[in-house]
Amino acid sequence: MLMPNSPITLADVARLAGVSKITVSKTLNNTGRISEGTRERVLKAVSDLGYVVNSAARSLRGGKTGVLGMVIPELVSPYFAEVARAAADEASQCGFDLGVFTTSRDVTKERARIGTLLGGLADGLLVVVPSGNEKFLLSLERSRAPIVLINHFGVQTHLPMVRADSYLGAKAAILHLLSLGHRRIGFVTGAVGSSQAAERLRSYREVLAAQGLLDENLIRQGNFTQRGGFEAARELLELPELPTAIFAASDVTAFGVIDAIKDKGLRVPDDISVVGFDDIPAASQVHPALTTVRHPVQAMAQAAMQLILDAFADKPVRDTLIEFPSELVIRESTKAINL
Amino acid sequence: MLMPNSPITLADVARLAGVSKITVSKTLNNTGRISEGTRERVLKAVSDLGYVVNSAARSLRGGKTGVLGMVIPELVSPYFAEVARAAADEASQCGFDLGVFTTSRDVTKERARIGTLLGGLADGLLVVVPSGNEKFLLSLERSRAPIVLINHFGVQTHLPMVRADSYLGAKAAILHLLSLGHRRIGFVTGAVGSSQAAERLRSYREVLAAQGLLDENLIRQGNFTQRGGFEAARELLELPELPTAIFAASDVTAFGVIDAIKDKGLRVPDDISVVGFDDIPAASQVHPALTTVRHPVQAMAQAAMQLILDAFADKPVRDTLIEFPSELVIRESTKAINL
DNA sequence: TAAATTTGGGGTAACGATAACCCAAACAAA
DNA sequence: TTTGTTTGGGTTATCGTTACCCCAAATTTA
Repeated sequence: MLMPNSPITLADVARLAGVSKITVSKTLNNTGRISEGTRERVLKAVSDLGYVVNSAARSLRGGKTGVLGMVIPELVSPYFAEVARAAADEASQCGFDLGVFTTSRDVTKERARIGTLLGGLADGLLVVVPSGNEKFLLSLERSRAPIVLINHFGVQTHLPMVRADSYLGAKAAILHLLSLGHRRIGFVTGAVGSSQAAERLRSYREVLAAQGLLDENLIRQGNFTQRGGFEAARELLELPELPTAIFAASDVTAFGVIDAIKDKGLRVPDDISVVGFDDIPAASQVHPALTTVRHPVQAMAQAAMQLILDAFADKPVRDTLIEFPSELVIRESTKAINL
Repeated sequence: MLMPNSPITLADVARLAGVSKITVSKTLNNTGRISEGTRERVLKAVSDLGYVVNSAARSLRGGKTGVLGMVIPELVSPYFAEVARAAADEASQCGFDLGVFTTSRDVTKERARIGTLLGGLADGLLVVVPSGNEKFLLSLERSRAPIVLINHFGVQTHLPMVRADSYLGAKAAILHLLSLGHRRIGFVTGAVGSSQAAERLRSYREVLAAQGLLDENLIRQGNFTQRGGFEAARELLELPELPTAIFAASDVTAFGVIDAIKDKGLRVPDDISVVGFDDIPAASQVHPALTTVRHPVQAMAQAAMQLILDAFADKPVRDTLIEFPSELVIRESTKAINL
C-alpha cells in the first residue's frame, strides 16, 4: 500500500495489531498461547499488509527455510527434467519447495552453487551425479545441511546415496531381445564419461558375450542426443548384414535410432526392433510406443526425500546406499524376429 | 575437520587468521584497505576451513544472495525447460545463480513459492506466465525484489514484462503453407486456457478467413502433449477430404501429428506438410527436421536479465514491455503441394 | 617541530525472526 | 485469605554479516 520498497516485517504487523512481535511470531508458528481474539487481529493484520516471513532471517536464527535445493547437470535432457519433476513432487508433498540449480556440467559452478545453497538458503540438498572430486565431497560431508547424492557412481563418500541400477535393467532388455529371437543386436552407447552409460554398455557386452553373440562392430558411439542416435543408427544400417534389433542407451537416443530406421524405409518393429533406456514421458507417447527400461525416478525421489527427513530428525544416514532395480517396460517397438 | 555440525563463520576464520571479523569481511568483499600480508593470511584461513559465506545472513543485512529465482509451471515440457535453460545461462553470465521452482500450475503453490523467494532467498524473480489474479500481482508490485514477468498475457500490471509474439509467428507459418500451395490446412490447438495457444488459433482463423479458406472442421483440440497431437491428427486423417498440411500449436504436438501421419502410412512432407511452434531443441533433431516458429528464448532471457539488472541499479522499469518477434524456421517438414 | 593525511584495522549496531525465559493477571483450590 | 496454577503475552539475546564510524600508527607536508 505504501512505498514499493518497504519490506513488511513482523514489527509492522505487530504495530498494526497492537501486540508485540513475539505474539505475531507465535501466532503464525502456532507456538505458545494466544487468545482467539488476538490471533484474529494478528491474522487480519498479516493479510492486510501482505506480510510474508523473511526466510533469510528465519534461517539465520537457526530455523528452516522450507526450501530444498537440487543440483543437476541440466534441465533440457528429458531424463534430468523428469528426475527434477519427481523430486519437486516429493518435496512438495513433504511441505518443501524445491529449487533446481543447473551446473551445465561445470565443476566450478557445481561447487559454487552447492556452497551458496548450503550457506543458509536451503535446508537440504539433492545432488545429482556430481563430478566432484574427493576433497569436495569431503567438504560436503562436513556440511550442516543434509545432503543426498542421486545416481552417484564416482569417488567414495559417506554421504547417503540413492541410485538406480543400470546393469540389470540393460541385461533384462537384452534378454528380452534374445527371447524374441534376435541374434544381431546393435548398441548405441551413451555419452563418453557417463558412468551409467558405461554400465549399460558393460551389461550389453557381458550378456551377448556369454551367448557368443558379441560383435564389436555392432557397437556405435552415441551421446544421449537424438541426433547422436540418428547418426549412430545410420552407420549400423549401412552394415552389409543389418542388425535385427538396436538397443539404445537412452530413450532420446532411441528416438534418433527410430528416425534413422524409418528414414531408410524400414519399419519399427517389423524390420528392426528398438529398445531404449530411462522411460522418459515421451517414450510412451511416440508411435510405436517405445520398449524401454524404466528408472524408478519417483521411488528414488521418495527415498531421497526420506533420507533428508531422516537427517532432519537426526537419524543416522551416513553410508546409506539405496539402490533401485530398473524395470523392463515392453511396448510396441520390439517384436519377435521375422522368420 | 571438527564436528560435522559446525558451520564455519567469519569469526572462525578471523580467529585462525588472527584478525577481526570485519577484516575478513573486507578482504572477501574487496572493500576497505587490507595489507597484502593480512589478505593472504585471511585467504589461507578461508581456504583451510572451507568457509563459505552465509547467504542468509548477508541477505538479512541488506546485501545480495547472488541467487535469482525463476517460477515456472513445469519442467517436463521442453519449451519451459528451454526457457529455464536460457535464463540460467543468462543469469550465470551476469554472475547469478538461478533457482528454478515449479508450481505445477497450482495457484496457491505459485503464490507461496514466490513469497518464499521474495522473503530474502532471492535477489530477484523471473515469473513465467503466472496465473495470478490482480490482487496477487499487486502484492508482487510492492515487493522489494525486482520481478520480471515472462510471457504474461493476463491481468494488467505495472511489472516489467518480456514476451514473445505468437500472432505474427503463426501468421508467417500459415502464409508459408499458403505460398506452398496448401489450401486445406488443419490446426491442432494448444491447451485450453493457454493465452499463447489462443493467440495462435486466432492467427490461424484470421489469416485463413481472409483467404476464404477457413474450415472449422479442420480445427482439433490438442493439449501441448505428443499424445494430444497424435489423437487430434488421427481425427483429421479420418476426414473424407484430407488436409494437405497441419499446423500444430507446439512442436511436441507436431511430433504427435507426424507420428499419426506416419502411422497412417503417409509421408511427411510428401503427403502432408507439418509446421510446429516453439523450436524446441528436438525440432531440429527429428527426421524430417521440423519447420516451426521460433520463440527467441535466449533473447528474451537476456532482456529479462537486463531488466533485473536495471532494477538493481534503480533504473525505472515499471510498465516496461519488451516484445520479441517470433521467426519462421523452414526445415524439411513442409513442401510444396503435390499437383 | 607541529599539523595533516594516509594506511590498516577494529568496535558497534543493525538486518528480521524466534527460543528461552520471565511476568503479570485471573482463576481455582485449600 | 493464601497459595498454586493457568492464561496471555512481553523481554532479552542471538544467529552471521556488513555499513558506518572511529582510532592508532606511520608517513607526509607545512
